[in-house]
Order: sequence, then structure tokens, then C-alpha cells
Amino acid sequence: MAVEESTMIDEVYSQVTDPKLVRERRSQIVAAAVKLFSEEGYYRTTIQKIAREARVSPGLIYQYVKDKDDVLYLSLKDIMDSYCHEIPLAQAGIGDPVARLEASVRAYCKVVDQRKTATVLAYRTSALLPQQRREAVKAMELKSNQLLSECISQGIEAGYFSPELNIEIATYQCVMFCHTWALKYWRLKAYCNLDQYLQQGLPSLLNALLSAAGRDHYDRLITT
Amino acid sequence: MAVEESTMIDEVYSQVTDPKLVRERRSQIVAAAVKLFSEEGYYRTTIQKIAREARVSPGLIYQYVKDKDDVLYLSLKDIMDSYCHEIPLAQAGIGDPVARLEASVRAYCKVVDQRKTATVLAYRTSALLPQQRREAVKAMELKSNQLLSECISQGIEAGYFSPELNIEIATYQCVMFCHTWALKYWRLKAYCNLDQYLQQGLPSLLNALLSAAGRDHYDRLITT
DNA sequence: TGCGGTTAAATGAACAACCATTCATCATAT
DNA sequence: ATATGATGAATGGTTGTTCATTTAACCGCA
Repeated sequence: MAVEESTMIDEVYSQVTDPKLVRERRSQIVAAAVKLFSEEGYYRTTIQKIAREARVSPGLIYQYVKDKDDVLYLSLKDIMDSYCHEIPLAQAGIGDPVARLEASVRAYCKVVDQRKTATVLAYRTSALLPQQRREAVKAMELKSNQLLSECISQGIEAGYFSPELNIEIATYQCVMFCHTWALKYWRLKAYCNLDQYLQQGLPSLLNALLSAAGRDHYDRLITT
Repeated sequence: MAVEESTMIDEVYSQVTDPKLVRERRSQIVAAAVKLFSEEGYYRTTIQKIAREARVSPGLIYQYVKDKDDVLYLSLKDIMDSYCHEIPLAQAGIGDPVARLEASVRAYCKVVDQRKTATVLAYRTSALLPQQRREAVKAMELKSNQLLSECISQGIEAGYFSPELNIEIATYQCVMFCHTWALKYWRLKAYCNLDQYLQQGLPSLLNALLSAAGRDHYDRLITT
């Protein structure tokens, strides 16, 4: 007598129970999905196309997710996770809040640069998810934001950043500086590369946050 | 014997020839479409729903556009046009490049604020259009950008803005400051209103562009 | 080692729902 | 009368999802 098995893994229903296999197959599916969603959009991308691209059968996908929305959810999660993975790597070993924020923004821009179309995909498709999933994606965005906002808070406490800063606004000034590189790449690519973009944008971004004392501190940082 | 009539109006095919009627009906259709596209996304919004919302029959829509893509195109055009309409109104009578840029950004933010979901819609759906339409939308974006970049160029010539500025980057710093208000409103609304957003963001935005001489000039501007 | 027996995983053809678009028909104004 | 504008039911193509079936892996036992 067969026993019906099933699990939730990463909040997503799966018929298959072996966690290692689920991770493997899903990342195979997600890789194909992110590529096709980015190229053709969510609705034009059929499950059949994703299956073909991932070299599996359409039916297999439904062993690992409940529906097509779940594929999108896992795709966006994959993108957000790459932010949350890369930024802390860049922060490691940097204690000074100003230097830490600068390193974080650089790292953020670098992931965005490596995953430009995926970053744009997140803007295009988050709203297509059902309420609950959308909330989860927002929560992931906030988690990556926090990696920056922590630096800003610490910078304020240290007197380097202006004390009357609204931290949420300041955080989004940084986040959007990074995202803009992907969102407006279609235009900017004709005028600068990532290094030049950082070179012009980063100093003024930090300047927007720094206090008078912080400016001195920052000048000392970049000349050593 | 019936004579087949037809016209192109705003690059969009219409069976109906009377330009005034076309303008009226289309704006009726577009109003409904922008609302529904924003709420439910492009693909979930059926022509039937748009027709119901606009209080016309589904068939009528096809008297005024070739296909559903055209409805989206006209919707995005409507949004872009509102930028291109409002910004020049704010610029009228302001000669000083710095003051002119500030007024432009304020006006831009204000339209974005009034049409938040529409602004987000443009980000979500531009890529769904066929190549040629997408190019046209890009061209409209550039046209509104130009309203800002002209101020920046003039400001550089006048010595108020830093001469080594990359104008494209600088323009997008301004544009994205405005768009961010819509794109991240879901979060920012809990922390500030538009005035506070402008109060914190505008000075540092301008500071990013100003030269030393420009800073003096700007200080004089805001104290009078 | 080899061999039934059992379960998990994978397949892909078929189905049912959905929706953009058409068109035969009707209304209206000139 | 005639041409233009409006209607909305019908259609044809598309695609998410299911499920009957096949394949493969594993296990206990002789």
C-alpha cells in the first residue's frame, strides 16, 4: 500500500521529500525560469518552455512546486538571496561604519551588475504574486536593506552620518543607486561602465549622508 | 457600396476616423486600462474587463486600437505625457539653471506622487511591448529626461554644476529620485510624506551636482 | 550475489479553462 | 438611404495542470 508523502520546503509544497534532491531540481528549474522570465516575461513563458530549457518534463516541475506562481516565487527568492549572500561577504572584517557602507554598496552594485536582467525581473514581476508571497518578497527586500541600514545607524551613532537623517530614506538612496544600474542600464551603458558609475555616484551618495565630522573622517579614509 | 476607412492616430491604427472622437474614446479606454493594469497586471486584465470598466463593449475597443498591446502602449504614452506636460509648467519663468532644476524635480515628484501606481506600471510593463513600441516608450522617457538634462547642461555652462559631471548619470540621479517615491512608496509611506522626502533628498541631490561656486549660488538662492 | 517486491521519481499526452479577436447585426445621424 | 459607429455572442488558439503509465532505485532474503 503506497503512502502519500509530501513536504513544505522553503514555504513551497513539494511531492518529493528528499531535501537534497528538491534543492537540486529546484535550482535547475529556477535557473531556466529566471532566464526565460527575464527574456519573455512571466506570462509568455510557459511551463512547457521552462521544462524544455531545464531539460525535464512539464510534469516534473509539478513534483517540486504547487503551481507556476511558486516557480516565480522561488525565482525572486533566488535573486534576493544573492544580494543577502554577497553583501555580508564584502562587509566581513570592516568595522568602520562609513567604510562598511561603501563596501556594501559596491558589493550590491556588483551583484546587480552580474544579474542585471534578474534585478529588473524582480521589479517587473513581484506584483504578480499572490498577496502572501508578495509579502514574503518584501520581507526579503527589507532583509537586504537592513545590511545597509545597520551601517547607517552605526555611522550616525559614531557621529559620522548626520543625526537628523531619516534612515529609511537614506537606505533607499543607497539601494536605488544600486538598482538604477540595472534599471537604466539600457541607457547608461552607452555613457559609462560600472566603475565610472560608481566613481561619479558613490562620493555624492555618501556626501548626502555624512556629517561635517564624517566628511573629515571620510577624507582621511580615502587618502590612506 | 461601403468604403473601408481607417487612420493612424498617434501611431496607432483606428477604424474610426473622426480625430476628436478617437481622442475621447481612447482616453476613456486608457483611463480604465491604466486602473486595471495597475491593480491586476497586464495579462490578468482582459479586454472584457477594460470594456466593462470603461462602459463600452469589447468590440468597440477594437474600433480604436489594433490589439491589446496598443492599449498598453497608449496607457504608457499617457503616463509619459503627463510627465512631459507637468514639468514644463513648473519651469516656466525660471531662468536660473539651479532653481530651474529644483523646480523641475519637485514637479516631477509631484506628478509621480499623483500617479504612483501608473509610474510603477511603466516599470512593470514596458518590456511586454513589441520591440518597436518599446523603443517608442524609451524615446518618451528620454524626452522627459531631457527636460532635466537641459537644466544640468546649462548649469554646467554657468559654472554652477561640476564640469566633469557625466550628464546622463546626473540626469538619472534626478529621475530616479523622483521614481523612487513611487517604486518604494509601499515602505516609505510609513516613514515620511512627500514633503519630508523632498526635504531630505533634494538638497543632497543638488549637492551631488553643484560645484563650489554653485554651492554658494544655491545658498544665496534658498536664503532669499 | 542475485532476485522479487515495493516505493519514489519522472514522463508527456490529454483536458479544461480562459480570453483576444472577429463579425454578423443593430443603431444613429446626416 | 447610406455610411459610420457600436454591440456582444461565438470561435479558435493557447497553456496550466493532471494523471495513467513507465523507469529506476532500494531493500530484505535466500
